[in-house]
Amino acid sequence: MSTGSHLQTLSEENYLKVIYHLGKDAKLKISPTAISEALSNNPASVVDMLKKLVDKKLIQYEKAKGVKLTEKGKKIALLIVRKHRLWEVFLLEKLEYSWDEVHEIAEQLEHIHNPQLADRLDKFLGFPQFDPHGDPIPKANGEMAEIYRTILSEVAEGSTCQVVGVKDTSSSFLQYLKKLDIGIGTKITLVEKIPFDNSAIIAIKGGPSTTVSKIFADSLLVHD
Amino acid sequence: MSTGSHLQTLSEENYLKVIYHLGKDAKLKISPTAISEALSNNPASVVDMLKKLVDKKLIQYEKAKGVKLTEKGKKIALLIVRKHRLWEVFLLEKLEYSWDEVHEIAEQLEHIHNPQLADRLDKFLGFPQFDPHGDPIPKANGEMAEIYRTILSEVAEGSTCQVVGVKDTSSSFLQYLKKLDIGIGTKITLVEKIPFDNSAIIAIKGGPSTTVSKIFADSLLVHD
DNA sequence: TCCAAAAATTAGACATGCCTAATTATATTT
DNA sequence: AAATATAATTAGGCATGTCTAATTTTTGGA
Repeated sequence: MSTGSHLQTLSEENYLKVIYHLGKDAKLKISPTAISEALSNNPASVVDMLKKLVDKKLIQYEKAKGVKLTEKGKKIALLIVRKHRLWEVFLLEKLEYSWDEVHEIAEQLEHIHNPQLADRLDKFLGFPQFDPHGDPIPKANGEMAEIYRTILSEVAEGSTCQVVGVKDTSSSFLQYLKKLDIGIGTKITLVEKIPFDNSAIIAIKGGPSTTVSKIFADSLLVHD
Repeated sequence: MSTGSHLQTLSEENYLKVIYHLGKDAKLKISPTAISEALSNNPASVVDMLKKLVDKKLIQYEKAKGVKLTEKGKKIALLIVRKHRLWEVFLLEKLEYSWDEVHEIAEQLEHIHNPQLADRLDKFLGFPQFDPHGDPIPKANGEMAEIYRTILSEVAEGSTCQVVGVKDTSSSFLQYLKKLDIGIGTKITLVEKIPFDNSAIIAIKGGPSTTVSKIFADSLLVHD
């Protein structure tokens, strides 16, 4: 996933990243206003920057169609996302940061420039497929694992899944997870769903069963 | 080694770092010109920034005495140096970068802000005392290991030392080291010095003896 | 279709951190 | 001590990326 040059400023990179994220979520037209909301800045600032990105051939912009990344822009955006998610894995697994702390630091680390960095980090971490939030990590060639993930409450009775992330990063939830000895990669079998309150009986790592609430089962991201 | 706030800009941090390095090398007066040479910028720019750093109470500046870091400024500078050297160890040991590649990337990584980052990285790396260039890594409290290091050619006959870094980062030297299976931490015994050409007979990791040139022995940093 | 609200854009400013050129202060030589 | 060279500073500008306020364009409802 080489981008050729590494001449983007921090600000440009953040715009590309935001445009990428807005673009994948939906087929919606990406407008200056949408970007300004995502970046918590002023639409006027966005318009200035869009001009610059058009000049650099990183985006296309027509009022009717909205903003769209060019191939070049997409490559750069994907590399930033790749670095962000790899660093999150590093921070969680190697430096023992918690789920809710990694994002902010990865926001900084994603802008470190070096041609080999992402690939070496990827190898060092054992080529992880998902980051601690359950989001797929783009591969070196720009491909991305399919997002199989769902929430625990939607898993079928009797099936076993693997934890890929959390939807809730409150410390109370994270502490509860710690207490239950649930982390990234933990295997969970959904033994039974209780219709009354939608709570679920689960077996963690094939161990004894525990009952968890619907709120809990809605907050845990898993895939099979 | 907390600095309280983390409000320094990248540029300010680079100034503090340069002032720190200029200050430790010698008792020389640190002048705007000296700083501008270290930063490859214009003395006029330096004067602007010095005013700002004085306002922020990070340095003291009197024409007669030159520039001096305040306690606050020193703390920040030491933390940057600590992060720089820890990241260098990480890049070399974990990501398998070579001695000559780590500096440039560490120049970027040293500016990542997070209260726990340096300490967690330090722990993860096993509390290394020296970076790949043999420079001591400041501890969390700001203390620094004494620089015991010297060059291999100055080690006494019969004594054993440990490699802490290199003075020469040319790829020919680094490849030679690789061939000899010498890396950070490798134990070397200086068996004999040959007066004729100052070459040295050494035993690597207690293994069989090898002869190396004076140039080689001058380029390898060790401590006992 | 026309009007009002929302969105986009332009104009003009500002902070940061850099520059060059001109000026002033400090050192060094003679 | 005066002259000269060097260092430090000031003045004025520029690029980046942001802002507010004013204006124009677009869109959707009556």
